[in-house]
Amino acid sequence: MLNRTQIKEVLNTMENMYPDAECELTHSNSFELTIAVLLSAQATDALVNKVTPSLFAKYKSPEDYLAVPLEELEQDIRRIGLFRSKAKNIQKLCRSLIDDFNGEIPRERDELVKLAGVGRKTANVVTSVAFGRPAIAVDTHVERVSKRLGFCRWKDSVLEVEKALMKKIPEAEWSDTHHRMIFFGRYHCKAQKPACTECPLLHLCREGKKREKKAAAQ
DNA sequence: CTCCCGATAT
DNA sequence: ATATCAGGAG
Repeated sequence: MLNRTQIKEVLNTMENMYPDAECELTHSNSFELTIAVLLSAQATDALVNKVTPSLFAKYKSPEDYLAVPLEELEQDIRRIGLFRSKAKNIQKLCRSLIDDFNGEIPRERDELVKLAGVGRKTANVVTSVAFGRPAIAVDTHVERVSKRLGFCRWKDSVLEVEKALMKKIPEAEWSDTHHRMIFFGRYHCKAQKPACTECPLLHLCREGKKREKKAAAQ
């Protein structure tokens, strides 16, 4: 596990690598962001961003999503995958926005997770990106990077990973660090082919060292 | 735990 | 061919 000094170095290095890391899902308000994050489950941001321009042009309000048959919405998001459950969740989400939240995306995480298709991770993205409040959304990249570098234990659940990060990172840096970890995971510490040989954190990375030994043995 | 699921990279 | 992608619901 990383000690305090190593954690500071990791945060500094990631800041140097990705000083302007931010949400890459195209959106222009909290409603669009929530829909985009819901759609992004098990799909790449790049693919979601190909679909949302026409989607957001057609559907501008919760009422718009409820005005079409479910099958039509399914076809409009089909390319993203998991389209049947996502379409159903979007309509359920819009229904409860109108019925329970005055048509607005709620700001509290406890309220956000009541929305269909919105779990803790999506709620954290919305609170952080749309409402500018400190949060660490643990997605596949944040989980992988945290475990490879040693912010947490390998067997930790995503909730345990989030708690470990919140404990070890100053609250004022949660949102920036969270986005930098995503960029680091997405573009450098990739799932299939991580760039360990050119990684500035290799000397303190337990997974990187493991991979080095393995490569040397070949 | 399984299921949902198409697009893309390897 | 297989792994992975800003997960969540049942």
